[in-house]
Amino acid sequence: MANNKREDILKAALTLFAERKYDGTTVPMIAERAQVGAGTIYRYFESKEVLVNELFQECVKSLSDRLSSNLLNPEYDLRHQFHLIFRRLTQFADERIDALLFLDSHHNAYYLNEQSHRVFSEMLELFRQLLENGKNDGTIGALQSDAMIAIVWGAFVHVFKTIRVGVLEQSAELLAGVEESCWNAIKRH
Amino acid sequence: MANNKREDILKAALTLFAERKYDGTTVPMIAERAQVGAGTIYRYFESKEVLVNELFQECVKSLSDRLSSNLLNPEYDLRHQFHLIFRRLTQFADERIDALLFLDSHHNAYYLNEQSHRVFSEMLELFRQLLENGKNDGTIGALQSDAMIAIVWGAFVHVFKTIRVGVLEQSAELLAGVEESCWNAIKRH
Amino acid sequence: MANNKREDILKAALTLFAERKYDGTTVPMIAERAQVGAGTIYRYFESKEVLVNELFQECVKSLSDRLSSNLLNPEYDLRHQFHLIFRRLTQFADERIDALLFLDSHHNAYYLNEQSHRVFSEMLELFRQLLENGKNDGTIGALQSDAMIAIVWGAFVHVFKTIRVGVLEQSAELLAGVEESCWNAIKRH
Amino acid sequence: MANNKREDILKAALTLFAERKYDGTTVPMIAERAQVGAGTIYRYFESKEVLVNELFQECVKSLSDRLSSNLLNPEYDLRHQFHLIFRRLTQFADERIDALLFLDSHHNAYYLNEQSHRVFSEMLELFRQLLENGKNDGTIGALQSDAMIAIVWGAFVHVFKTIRVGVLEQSAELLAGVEESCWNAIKRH
DNA sequence: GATGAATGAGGTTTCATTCAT
DNA sequence: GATGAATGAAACCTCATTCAT
Repeated sequence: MANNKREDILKAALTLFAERKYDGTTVPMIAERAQVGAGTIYRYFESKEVLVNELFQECVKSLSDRLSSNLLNPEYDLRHQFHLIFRRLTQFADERIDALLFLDSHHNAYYLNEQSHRVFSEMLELFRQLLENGKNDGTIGALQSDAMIAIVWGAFVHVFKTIRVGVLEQSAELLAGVEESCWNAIKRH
Repeated sequence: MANNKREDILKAALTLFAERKYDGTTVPMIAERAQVGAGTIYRYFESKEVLVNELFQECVKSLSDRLSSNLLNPEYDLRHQFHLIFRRLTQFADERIDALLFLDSHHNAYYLNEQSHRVFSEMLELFRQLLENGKNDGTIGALQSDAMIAIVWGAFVHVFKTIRVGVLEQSAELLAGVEESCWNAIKRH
Repeated sequence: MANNKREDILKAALTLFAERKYDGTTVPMIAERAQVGAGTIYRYFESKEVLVNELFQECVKSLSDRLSSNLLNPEYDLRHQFHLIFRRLTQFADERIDALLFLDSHHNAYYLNEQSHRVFSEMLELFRQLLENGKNDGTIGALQSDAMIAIVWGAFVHVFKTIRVGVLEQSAELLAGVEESCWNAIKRH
Repeated sequence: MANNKREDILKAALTLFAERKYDGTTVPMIAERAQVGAGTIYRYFESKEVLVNELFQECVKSLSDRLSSNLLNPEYDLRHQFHLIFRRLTQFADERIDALLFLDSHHNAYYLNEQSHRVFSEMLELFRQLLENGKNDGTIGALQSDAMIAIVWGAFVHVFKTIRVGVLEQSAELLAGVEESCWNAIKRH
């Protein structure tokens, strides 16, 4: 736990960015929620913009690490691999919903630097690899992988946004249904 | 030409909100893009918050009007009705991509008032009705309609976000594939 | 009735200046109360500052005219002359309370020009003359006339301010008592 | 030296409010005179309106504290008590002329809240008590106490306004004369 | 290292004034 | 003549950032 304050700040910022976006979050808001002085934030991050980028990259890494462990074990068939990846995504959404929502807001985010955009695309490589394999063995449909990724990611995140506002209620059954839907969206028919 | 300035302001605001979100957009930015004085904005809208809500509701209405004309013609089968609705969504995305992205940002938007949230849910009734009909005649799967709506909307919008940043290239073929995917996500298997 | 609009504007401005002072009154407020367009005000007055000065001088003239008619008739004794002047002041306060309050706010009013200050002092000459006469014939005390004027004017206006906020209720008896008090303040004992 | 900046701001605001009234005084003006950044004012006062009310109440307290110490010592006769109160008012006017003028501007001041109006009336209780005592022992005339207070306060403040613009010159003799005049205005004849 | 008071640039909003109709 | 839409300077206020403690 190298540095406690730094973690507190990142955690506070993440919650706020997920709820109010970058520009709707002020540095004093972050400081208050992190229970540190406003000046302290600047001992750990050069600026608000540096903070948001480090946080973004940390979130990408967090998701990436979860997804990439033992993922593409060739012993499993594609559907099962999809199930595993979906379960990991779900766990991530459960444990780090703010991180998921924050990651999803990256499109067109003028405050993210090139590195942030790059690590995000790199993370998607995992999905792409899975899909490519599936196309090779005839399990996955013919649509471009990037479109499929957009479909599954967009659907998945939007389901969790809808849960968050209370319109959907989370349950194992719901998530199983969503997984099946997403699989149907990409599998070869 | 009714009220030119008001339209100019709304159009400028829409572009900026879609690109930079509410808090990342300043009133002078809107004024400059609309080619009006900053003060002029306040002749048409009481405040920035009133502006964003009127704009949001106008965008909902715009999409709503497109979707609801002749939609549920019972002569057509469900797949065809889905095709028609998807085509209208696509046209809307083509002609008013900013409106689509702005509409999508409404979750947890603290600056939207109750009416804005309500008109948005009302618009979704259309989708819900279609899905209910499909469940009755056995065409659509068993997943809750709200989840299906989240899946299709989330997928659709995310595809257009991906097109926007240049990762996907829009084509009739792509959109046909996305439509098929979305249909597969919700149809009964 | 030379110019109706001009009068409407002056009347509206007077009420507002009396209630909210110069800087608390906006030109649109004046326009609304006068039932004219904001631009119309500028056909009659070069600027808000010119307006306030013309209005001030008009109010001074209005009070001046009332006070100076037949005032210092040497047939009357000083007490009676004081009574007459007091009655005229009272009538002015009754009919033009806003004008009285506006006139009273002139001290330190940075927006009044030299002419405005001058016509006000000239109006006070009347009082001064009365007091000088009284000192000569032994009716009035020895205090400097300017101090006596300040005492009587300050007392008189403050009584009407107190009536206005509802702490005192106006009545013939009250005013007779105030007149007597003021006379006692300046007469020779 | 407790809180220097807060005092500096209040002092600067008082001078400006006395000279230019509430709406004629801008926050940057206060900041410049107080030699602080404009933003600093908002660390001490929520808004300009809160500032003016805190300042007003502080001025009332300041005058109240001076007046109420040992005031109604029953050993002294009424005239002497009046003398003492008048001397304290004079000292207040000498040392805190801005506070006196600012206090006097409270009538109809839409920016003052109920508490501000209340503490001001409470301060006047002192005067009222003195006058009631005088009426009981036959020293003071029959006019309503509120009217007498208006007369003396109005006269007193207007004399100091007149001194301030240079028309009267302050001297012990002048003030003795004004005191005598004010006493004559209220005493039983 | 940590703080939060202080700042001023820049945010939202108002308003005296202009000018096309 | 009269209007009120339009403007931009300047109002009130916020906030990213600095720095003395």
